[in-house]
Amino acid sequence: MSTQVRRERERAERERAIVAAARDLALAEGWDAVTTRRLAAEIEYSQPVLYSHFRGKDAIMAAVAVEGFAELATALASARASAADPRQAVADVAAAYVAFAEQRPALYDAMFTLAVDLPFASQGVPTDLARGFAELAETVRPAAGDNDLETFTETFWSGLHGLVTLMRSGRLRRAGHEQRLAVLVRRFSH
Amino acid sequence: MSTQVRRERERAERERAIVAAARDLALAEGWDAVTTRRLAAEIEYSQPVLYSHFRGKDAIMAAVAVEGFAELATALASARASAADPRQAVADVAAAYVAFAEQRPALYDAMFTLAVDLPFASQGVPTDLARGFAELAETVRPAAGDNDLETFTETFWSGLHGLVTLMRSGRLRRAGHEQRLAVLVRRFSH
DNA sequence: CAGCAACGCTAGCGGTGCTAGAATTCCGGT
DNA sequence: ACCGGAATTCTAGCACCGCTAGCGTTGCTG
Repeated sequence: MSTQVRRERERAERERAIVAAARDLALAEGWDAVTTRRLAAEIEYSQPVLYSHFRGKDAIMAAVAVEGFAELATALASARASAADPRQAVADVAAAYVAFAEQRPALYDAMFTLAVDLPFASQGVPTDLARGFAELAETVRPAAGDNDLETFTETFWSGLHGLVTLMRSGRLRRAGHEQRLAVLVRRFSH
Repeated sequence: MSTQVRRERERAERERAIVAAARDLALAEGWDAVTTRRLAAEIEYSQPVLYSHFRGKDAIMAAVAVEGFAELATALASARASAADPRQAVADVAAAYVAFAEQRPALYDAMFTLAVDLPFASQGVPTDLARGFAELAETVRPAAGDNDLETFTETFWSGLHGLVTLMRSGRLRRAGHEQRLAVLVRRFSH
């Protein structure tokens, strides 16, 4: 009886180890370096074990992405909470968003570029993603005016996402980064 | 003497066939379906022939992307030229940009998501990309105000790019598409 | 017409994600 | 204490990927 409990605990721990290994490997060497063989070696089990936890490699990446959503939401909340005033909050939250994406590129990729088939309509995933979205929404609320807040927030979010992705793919001059962010923030501050 | 000319012409034609096959296959079934084996079969040559034209699969995708830059620039120029007034031009060009990305998702991916190592600093590629960028810049010029035009344009572009990519990865409600575009356009119109 | 150079092909390398089926381990009841 | 059976893990392999070495053929050139 208690043995079964222990085995489930060990199993859960191994699952966490898989996600952690995938995350660490992706952050260190990019997602191309994350292969099922390396992952298996990392957790010191054979390949097929991965498939008793996840449907496939995509599902592992999705699990990493879910962790990322939680972290992003926390980072945004922290930035908003410590802002001097609502006006400054937009700039601070925007900076926090961009910093998150720049410091954890692999994580950001898993969340928004790869792993398209996340269970968005299901539970768990939307929770943390919605948390981050809600932070953005509260931040830009004073500037929304007549606009529908959700629509307004999505547009602001798109601006941030565009800056981040175009920047990292080398389509934007690295120099103008601060200025572009300032332009975006200013456009969504009143 | 003229035989050599003919062979070079045939060779150039084959190269065009490779790019065309890659493009068609990507548009029809996505880039995952574009393998060197299928490409070789499509042009009725063996695999190694591809490597006498391109350094590798990435280079083929880059060639497709270059075609895309030219098309996008043309689409934007056309939209701007036929706009009733400068105010309307922003909306029309934005709509044209989004329409381009939606109607040729694989092409857009090659241009902005995949194929990171395009020769940006070289000739040829920047020409058409810069043409598209210049169209965007001229479109938003009246609204730039004190802002540096290049920075302002890049920020607007990021907004469009963010809308397109978040939309297609399912992170945005498909319903609010028009409204979000309207919000962005309005923010970059004065 | 002979010789040679350029060309395109066959075959194969090391890698990928994933899986069937054998082998092992470990638990529970007698 | 031990043995039968179920659960779990591993070995081995499939089909495919991008890419390349080296052979065979073709076709131009002197």
